[in-house]
Amino acid sequence: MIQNTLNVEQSRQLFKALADPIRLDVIHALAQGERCVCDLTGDLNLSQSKLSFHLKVLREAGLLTDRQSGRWIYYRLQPNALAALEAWLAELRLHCSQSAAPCPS
Amino acid sequence: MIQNTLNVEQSRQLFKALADPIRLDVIHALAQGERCVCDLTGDLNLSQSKLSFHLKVLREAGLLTDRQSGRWIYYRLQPNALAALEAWLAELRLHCSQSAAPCPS
DNA sequence: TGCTTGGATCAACATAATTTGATGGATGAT
DNA sequence: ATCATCCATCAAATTATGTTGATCCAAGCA
Repeated sequence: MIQNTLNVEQSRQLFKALADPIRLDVIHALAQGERCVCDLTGDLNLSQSKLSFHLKVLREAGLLTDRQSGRWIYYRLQPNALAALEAWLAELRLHCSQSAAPCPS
Repeated sequence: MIQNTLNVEQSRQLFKALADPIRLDVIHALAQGERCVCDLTGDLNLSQSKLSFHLKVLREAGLLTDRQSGRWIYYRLQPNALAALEAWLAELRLHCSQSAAPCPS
């Protein structure tokens, strides 16, 4: 997530990534700051492969970044991705309250 | 969407509703203002039942409201829902940059 | 080198979401 | 009262996602 404006496919991937209860748990955990995978499995009580699957979805959407240090891998939220989604949503509000013309037009 | 703060399930439903390309097309169309269903089918080139299904998902998530006038039903975006999601995302950014303690803790 | 541990990945299975075509209810015109 | 139009809903078929347990790889320790 270099730039700050999303194309349709990017925003769809972000929304899809956020549309799962386990992934929202992960997001909430990471909202407190960076965490190691081994800690997340414990905190969220998830099997290793299950957590790994969901981390991958979030990472590939651009919501998380990871860094390796020794044997451990640390994940953190990518604030840019969140800000980009916020901006995307904000744009929708600008003109949406316009009423439609009566229909047999 | 009366209040402006979302619980986990509400935000998940909103994200799920936004995680589909057809529904994003609908959202984009409605970002210009209110529209009748009969116009949307034409604009988006969708079958009637398909559009109806997706409108229902968006409506039940709280993203759209509808009003009836004669035989026609008009849909519009619900700016409150968008604003609530923006707020939800903004909160996540506050503390997420905290680094983790090295792991063999 | 051999062993252990953290984590990714794979294939098989289970579950959930979407598409399609048909049907039905409500509104208004003839 | 009959008919046509707008739209919602339903059941069946298809497609997409998530889960599970096994396996693999890389990093460090003995």
